[in-house]
Amino acid sequence: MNIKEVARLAKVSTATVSRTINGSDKVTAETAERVRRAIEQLKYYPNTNARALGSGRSSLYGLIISDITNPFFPELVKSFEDVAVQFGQEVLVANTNYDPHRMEVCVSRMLQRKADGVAIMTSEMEEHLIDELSSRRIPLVFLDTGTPQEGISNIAIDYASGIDAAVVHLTSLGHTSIGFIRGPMALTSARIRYGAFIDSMKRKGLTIDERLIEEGNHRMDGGHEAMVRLLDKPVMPTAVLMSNDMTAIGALGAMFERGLKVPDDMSIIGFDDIELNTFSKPGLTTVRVSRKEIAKVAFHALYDSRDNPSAKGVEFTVQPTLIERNTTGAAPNRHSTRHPLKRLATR
Amino acid sequence: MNIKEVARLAKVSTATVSRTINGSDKVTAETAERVRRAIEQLKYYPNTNARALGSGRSSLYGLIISDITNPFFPELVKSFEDVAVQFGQEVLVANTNYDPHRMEVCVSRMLQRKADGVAIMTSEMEEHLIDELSSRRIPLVFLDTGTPQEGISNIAIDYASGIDAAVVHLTSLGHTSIGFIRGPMALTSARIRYGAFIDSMKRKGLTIDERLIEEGNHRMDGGHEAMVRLLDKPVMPTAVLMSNDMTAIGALGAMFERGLKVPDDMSIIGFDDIELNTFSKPGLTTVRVSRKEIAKVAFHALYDSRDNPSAKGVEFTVQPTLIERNTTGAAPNRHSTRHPLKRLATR
DNA sequence: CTGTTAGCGCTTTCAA
DNA sequence: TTGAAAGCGCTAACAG
Repeated sequence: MNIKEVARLAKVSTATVSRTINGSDKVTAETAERVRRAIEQLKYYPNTNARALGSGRSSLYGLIISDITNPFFPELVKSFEDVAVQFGQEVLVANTNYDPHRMEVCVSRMLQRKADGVAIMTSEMEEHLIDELSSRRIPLVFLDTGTPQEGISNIAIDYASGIDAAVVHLTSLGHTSIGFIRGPMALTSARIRYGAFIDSMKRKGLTIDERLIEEGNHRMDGGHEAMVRLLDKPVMPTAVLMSNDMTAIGALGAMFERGLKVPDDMSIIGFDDIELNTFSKPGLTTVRVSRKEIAKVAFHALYDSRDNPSAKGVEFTVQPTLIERNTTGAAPNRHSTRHPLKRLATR
Repeated sequence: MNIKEVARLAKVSTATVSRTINGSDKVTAETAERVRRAIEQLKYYPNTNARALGSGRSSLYGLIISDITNPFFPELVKSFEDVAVQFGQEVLVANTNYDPHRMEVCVSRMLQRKADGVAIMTSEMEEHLIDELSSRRIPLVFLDTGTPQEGISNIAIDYASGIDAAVVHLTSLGHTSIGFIRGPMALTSARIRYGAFIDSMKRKGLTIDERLIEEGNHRMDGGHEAMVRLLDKPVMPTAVLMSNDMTAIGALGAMFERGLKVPDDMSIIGFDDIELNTFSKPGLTTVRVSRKEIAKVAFHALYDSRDNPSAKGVEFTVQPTLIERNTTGAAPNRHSTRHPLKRLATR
């Protein structure tokens, strides 16, 4: 069941069948129709491997991520797949598992499959591996790391404006004592978020109380523990910003355990807006970094430069947006006690 | 940079290079070594598309799932990828988004890419699409649906034994008043779990109180609401089994809101053991359905029959295991009040 | 053990 | 607008 059979049935040459499949305009409407009927009738599916060989194009786009079980990624992968399929392209997903060695494997997989472009959405990356790809003129796009170069684009997330929106939201609700649970400082994205928080607070003329700053690990357990440490202190913020949603969810759990009400006793804002939030209660107010948008931009960065792999890369920017749900509210009216919530916090 | 260049540099024929790459044993150690050095030196990566064309094997395995953002799937996908890569094979992940039309697209993608086998892990499936694949002698494996046929294997999950382990665990802790929050009855897996619960309870001689049975939607919000309904009733079980983990997490949230302690006031058991549980507090006691095992079994079901696509399919069974964490404990000693926890529940 | 060579199924010049 | 034919890079049968 190959192109020859179709050609025979439609009484044309294989070239014409090929042209019809590829939507060439130099095929008469009638001829094309005859070919299409033959294809239909034979339930013919063009062999993509042969197409790739013949055309030098695999119609395959690589998507390298750290770990699909990290809630940030599933929606990204799905959206990337959606756009790709829409454009008749296939996706090769590869997990590095945060392991540089696996990254090497991933790159080699892309090379063997002759990916037409690769989106690298991990935080880690190794120069020499990137070279391996870009020296073969494979378009590349990164998330939030590096600067555009020949054939290499970058998607920058405007963390600063996202964090700023969160701080503005809180101040407009009357909060002035705002804490922050940051991510591991070894992580670039966590560092940037933390820096953006400090900047934003300063710009608003708000005091940064170091006691209100804790560090988590971007996972639930870290958020839980960080919040426990925070609640054990003699001071208590009226609101806390979190470096990501998982941290926020962990922190919320710790607060519930202490009998604290959100947002009555304290407001919480997350970051990322992971899928989980859609169905969780209380709905987490958070700063959404649209994975759908990232995926779209990434795919197009690659797909659009497929005819021109050596074009110079572009720097795209994705703007986060504040999503107001139910974990933020007016600042509680705390009075001069040193342990304003001790009664609540220990029962 | 192709096989010819390598052959030239190594001073052998392309056939020998090919043999070396494919680990044929009819190549002298020295020759092979020379070839390997040439490959190394040229940074040569064999073109998989050409290999596929020449050999009639794509080394590509399809994995069709409902929705990667459903927490059941990420680990399955990752594990499947892990095994596949280990065996030098590539994976094509496709989401149906629970949409029959998309399923058609998925199948067609597999056909075009000439997948060497397809694992179909969605609950829905359509006969004619399956035929499309199996009539082309592509090995298939299903999760928990259908019976083995020629070229079609099935992985059955022993829900009954899983649920039974949960019930036994509870009774051994002294629980006799056990509730159940089931999933939507339209979902086969939810129906089976519910049925297994009823059976298990009967077998233990325990009373099934219909008031203690609620229905969720296998998501957090459904679990939350179901638990709220349950808590609003005049009777209260000492333990509740859940049709899946997301339901349990939602239910836990509802309990916290009411000021109920887990497991002191009530024990909770989930089902699935999603990744999230690893870092959540309190750790959810649950029945683990190992995605890693499913993935491994699925891949091998396909890979092992690649030389024999018309072999008759096999029925594999995956045994769930009880994972004891912190949401189950001794049954509380409730006395004769009709609203045993009213004091707690309304404060 | 190694080389020669004919495909694999499609795309793409080049001619007609 | 269509067809003939030469690859694309590799595998595998066959010969030696």
